[in-house]
Amino acid sequence: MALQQRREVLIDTAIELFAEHGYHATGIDTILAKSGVSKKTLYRHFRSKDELILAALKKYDSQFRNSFMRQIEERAGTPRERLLAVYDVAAHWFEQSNFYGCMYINAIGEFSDSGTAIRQVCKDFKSQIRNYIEDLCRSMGAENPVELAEELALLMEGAIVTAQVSQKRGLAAKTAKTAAMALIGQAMQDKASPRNEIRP
Amino acid sequence: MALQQRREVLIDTAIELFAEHGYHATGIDTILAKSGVSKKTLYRHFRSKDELILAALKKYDSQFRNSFMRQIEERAGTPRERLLAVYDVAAHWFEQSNFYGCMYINAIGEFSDSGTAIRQVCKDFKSQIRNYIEDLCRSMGAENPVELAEELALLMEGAIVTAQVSQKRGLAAKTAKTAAMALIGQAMQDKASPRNEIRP
DNA sequence: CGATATGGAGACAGATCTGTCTCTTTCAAG
DNA sequence: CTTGAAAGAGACAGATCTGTCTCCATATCG
Repeated sequence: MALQQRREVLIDTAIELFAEHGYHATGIDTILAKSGVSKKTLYRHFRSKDELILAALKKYDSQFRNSFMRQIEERAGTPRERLLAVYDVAAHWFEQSNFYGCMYINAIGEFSDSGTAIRQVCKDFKSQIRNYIEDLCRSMGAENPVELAEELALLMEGAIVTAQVSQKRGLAAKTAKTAAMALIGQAMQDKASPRNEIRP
Repeated sequence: MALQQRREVLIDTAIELFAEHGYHATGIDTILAKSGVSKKTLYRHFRSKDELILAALKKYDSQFRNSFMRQIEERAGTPRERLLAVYDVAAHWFEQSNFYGCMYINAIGEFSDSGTAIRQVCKDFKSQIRNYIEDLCRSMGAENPVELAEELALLMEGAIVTAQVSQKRGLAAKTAKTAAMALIGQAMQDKASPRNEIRP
């Protein structure tokens, strides 16, 4: 196995274990046993456990966003449809057997020192998701895309947390979607007729 | 100091430390040092650390709910006003210097084994909050109080998480309130005139 | 085949954590 | 004042965790 491959195996295993059991509760040895990589190799790639956590969060960041956005774009074409598809994709996510809530929300709960690199990655992740939603709101032509995006993102976060704590995971996503439809409908009320376009 | 007093001091200190640093990251010794209680006394009252965690979550449950509901009822009278006051009280909560997100959301992130007593307490807490909102929705005369409550609770959870991860804590509560106003407005549209009452 | 580097297995050190136990102090009741 | 229970202080055991280091197998390249 090549050098870079082991690194990826380590990170992937770390992602799984951190997601399921948390960051402090997951020991280095557990990650090593599951990944089949030796301790020596781990410390060749990462200076410390915190750096492994950071690497795991960073890899999962792009991994998750790519997958999430691709699924949305496969399901729906127009911005408005895509904004609603967000919650369908979320529903699918919640049903996964290895769904343990959002890695970043969980990380924030364990690392309270603000200014830490770990917290920064979490902030960036949430920011990127919100930006994606904001772009969709803008493309849709919402009156106030920033505020609408903030509201829709709030619903998303709420759905994740609620799906995680309760067993009725489908309901959380469905409720979020219903609420989102109402909010989108209201934000687009003024633009009901597509004729009101801005003239040059 | 009386026997029961020490128990409360222990639990209160545990609540503070668990909230700030998390459950696995907070050691028994840290709690003892901060509370000034000896290890012997701790283990006289609690069989294990997990039982202390449980006791902390249970005490905080009633403590938080009492304070939260009292603040809402001080601020507003009618059910509709109270539903909106929820987010004002939340905004105030988020501004506290010792705000580290929701203890229960954070606990769920660290204890993934479903069926655990700890998870059950978290579920119960969220359920009680949702029920309170649902009662307000029903008193207000919402068309579908269960669904509206679910939506408003989702906004609340989203606001908590967003306030925790981002620095703009005030914004999260404000956004949730704006969205809540829209959703409540929509749920009450049919009942705009109070004459449409059901006849016997 | 032989030399070299890579990495697995795991011993080890040092820190930390939970939970028990002993010794001593304090404090309150009679 | 005496006596006994409660509780502080902390040593201790045993487990576990991070991070380092040694030893050995293996694989790759000339």
